Amino acid sequence: MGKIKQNKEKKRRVILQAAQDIFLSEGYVLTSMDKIAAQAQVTKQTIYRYYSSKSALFKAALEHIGEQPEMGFLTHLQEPDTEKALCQFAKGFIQAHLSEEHLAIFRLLVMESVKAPEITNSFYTVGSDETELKLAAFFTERLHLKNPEITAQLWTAMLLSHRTSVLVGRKKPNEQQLEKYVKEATQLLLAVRPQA
Amino acid sequence: MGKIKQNKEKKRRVILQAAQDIFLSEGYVLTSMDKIAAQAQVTKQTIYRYYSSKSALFKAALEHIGEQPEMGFLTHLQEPDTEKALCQFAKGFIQAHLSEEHLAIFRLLVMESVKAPEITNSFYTVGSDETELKLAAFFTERLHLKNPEITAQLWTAMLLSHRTSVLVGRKKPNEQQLEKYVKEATQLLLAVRPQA
DNA sequence: TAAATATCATACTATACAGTATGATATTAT
DNA sequence: ATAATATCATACTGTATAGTATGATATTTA
Repeated sequence: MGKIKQNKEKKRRVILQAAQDIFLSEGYVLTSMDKIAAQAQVTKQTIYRYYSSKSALFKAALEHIGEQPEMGFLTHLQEPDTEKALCQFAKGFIQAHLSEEHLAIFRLLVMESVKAPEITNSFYTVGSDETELKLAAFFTERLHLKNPEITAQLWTAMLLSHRTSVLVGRKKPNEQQLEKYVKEATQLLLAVRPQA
Repeated sequence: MGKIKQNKEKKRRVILQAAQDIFLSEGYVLTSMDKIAAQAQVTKQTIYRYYSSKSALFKAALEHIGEQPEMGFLTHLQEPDTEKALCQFAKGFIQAHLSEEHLAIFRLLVMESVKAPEITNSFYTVGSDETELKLAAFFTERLHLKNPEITAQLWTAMLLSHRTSVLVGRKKPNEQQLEKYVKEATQLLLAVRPQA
């Protein structure tokens, strides 16, 4: 009795994963149900047994994507040496946001947010807000800033510079460029702390 | 003799403008030649007399868009009071990048850069690079920074924070929020200058 | 005015795709 | 085993759209 449900669930996941893959690489409009069916190795009718329409499947896929945020860079904030912590965090943060997976997600969000801002906005908020919250706490603790929230926003904005460029077709920075950028950003941030 | 050419040119511009309008608001895929024809108040055949295909028209429209960069904010760098100059520049820069027109262009670039990065990249580079160049000069002159180019990059990145949020469906900041953000960003930047 | 050309209105072709229908074949439940 | 259900393969319907064709009507040129 549990088995049938398990299999059903499995098939649902297969379909969802296929949908996610193709939606991410092609965007909503260019993705056809036939493509998803082929990718999932399933018939179109099977898809429609689980999801009533293309847009329903899209919503489910978006939610599925939103459930796997990659935020390993947050652990770097544990590092006792503040400057080192910031540098490592920055590097991890940038690299995460330059991964093909993240870029695909972000592109999809941008593309679809015009037509359906309530979907796209809601889920992306999660990871982003949590990061800024943790950062604000870090700034309060380590740097004793008066406006930790805005500073967190400024800091993450700096670290998203390369993602923005890559989004419009530019090349990713190499290791050396990244290193230099991170160093400079960290110095700029640390210069603002009150005199010790 | 000049008249016919003038009229032809006029019609070409009408078509191009219509194409620009619709491509910007709908994106490439969702824009149909029929829509463009209707918007230009012209027959489809007339469009095809000037442009051989949808993608040719799209390229022309993109180039047309690229020719009208809005960079009035650069004039604020003339202001003698450095802090004031930075604040005014920042505000102008942010507002320009939050205008519906700019947002539409940027969205289109993000959407199409996957399939045609050489087009999207090349033209957007223009405005962006010029701004950072002027900023770097300003930083050298007024703040005597050692790495003015990277700092310019950091600074513009900070000022693009809201555009990024808006791109994924969040609301635009109000006047007050913007003011506060600009003030904080300016302070962060000025803190880094060498001791006078 | 007469010839040439640009544009119009309308309809057509070919293709792609969302969603449905049908009948056959597996798989599961009782 | 048998009934019920999930899936398959294939084909179909209806719609949207890029691009073409045709013949009529303006407009321009000479």
